Amino acid sequence: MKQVSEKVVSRLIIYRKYLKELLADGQKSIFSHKISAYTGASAAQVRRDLMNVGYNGTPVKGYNIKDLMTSISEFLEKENTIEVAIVGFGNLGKSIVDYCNGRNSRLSISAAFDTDPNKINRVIHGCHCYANTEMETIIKENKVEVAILAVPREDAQKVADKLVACGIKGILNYSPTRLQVPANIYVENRDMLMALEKVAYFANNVHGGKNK
Amino acid sequence: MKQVSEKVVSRLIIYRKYLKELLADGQKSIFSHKISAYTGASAAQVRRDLMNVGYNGTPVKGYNIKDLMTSISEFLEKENTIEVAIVGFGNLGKSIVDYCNGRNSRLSISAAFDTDPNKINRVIHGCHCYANTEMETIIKENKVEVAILAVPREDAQKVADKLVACGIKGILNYSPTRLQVPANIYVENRDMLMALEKVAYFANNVHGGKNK
DNA sequence: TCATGTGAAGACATTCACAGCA
DNA sequence: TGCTGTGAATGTCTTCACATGA
Repeated sequence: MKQVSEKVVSRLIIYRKYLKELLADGQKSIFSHKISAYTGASAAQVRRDLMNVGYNGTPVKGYNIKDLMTSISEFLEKENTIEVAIVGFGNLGKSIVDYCNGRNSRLSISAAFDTDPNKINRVIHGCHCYANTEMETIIKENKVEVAILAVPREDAQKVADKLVACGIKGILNYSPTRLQVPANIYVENRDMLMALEKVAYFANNVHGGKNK
Repeated sequence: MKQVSEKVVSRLIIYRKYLKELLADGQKSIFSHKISAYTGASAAQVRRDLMNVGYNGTPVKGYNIKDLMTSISEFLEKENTIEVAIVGFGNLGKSIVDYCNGRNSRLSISAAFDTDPNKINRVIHGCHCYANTEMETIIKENKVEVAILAVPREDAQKVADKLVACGIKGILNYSPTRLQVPANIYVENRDMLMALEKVAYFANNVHGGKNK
């Protein structure tokens, strides 16, 4: 499959979400400049990005929403469901599962891990919570490929090492630590304080309404 | 002040965090290639980014950690404390406040807003929760410049409109909606499902250990 | 006519490579 | 000696602009 940059993938995800809303709204087709207005990417950018997924629109009707959505989804997630686990089932962990589960039919957060005995073996938001000690068994049995890290800073690196050892290939890291992992593991960092610092900077140094 | 891109700002924030750890660790000085190894940016990139903040190192010692940290902070946050408010004080909102408050002396999340009577007028994690109806008063009185949005999708746009009307200049948006705001308002979107979708893609389409 | 798909140009970001310095 | 600071080169991303097609 064609090699695509992070930026393109991020935008495709945004487009898909918009298309989903349009579809729910009963619309049939859409033009690139409409997608542009909503997502902040330029119309030319939208068309270029869509070249990657190999779906063609027509000048008169633009893009068929349903077909385009299907094409983007096939491009992004292939055929099978991707299994996700979350480590750290506190306030943050729970809100992540609560929001994400059920919203993408090809992604399923089916296991949580925590050390708190009050959470272990309970099912919260459709997600079974296991003890951290069961991590290796559960991850391998369920072929979990992606993990979300929502543990305190001091535990993050240790847990990440363990996840990598279990064969995980991608980590969405909400812990405030930069993880040191092998180069073939994909890490997306979502430190909340850093995000806030960035917004604070641009709130005070206006930047001219850009997309990102 | 010099105009700087989002990427540079994001990296400066990462460097600063690393410097903070080094300082806590008792270190005095650091070389660009060390910062590089930790943060994932190349050494040349680190040096280029630091040109923006106007701090100079020396060939033999590298950068003085404390002075460099100060310079970066002055560059990022100017002199005064920036006031932040959070709207939506559920699981997610609480965990954001819990993690962020007290970790950057120039950023303070001092007000929360919610509609739940059980939360209103309580102080949680050092943050006073007000009714949504008090938003305008509180924001103007406290000169709040930045808001964090952690409300359900259906309320997000309405709340954002209100925040903009109150004079907010930047929004950190955890709600799963793309906000439509005037061009001079800076928005950073942190949709959690989209983040997960991105990780899932690159977990299956290896990308060669890149920074971002 | 009006939007798509896309070569080519342009803008932006990163890396190279080396002079200069302590 | 070995690092910084930085022009110049390279590489990547975005926009332009237009031929094409319904």
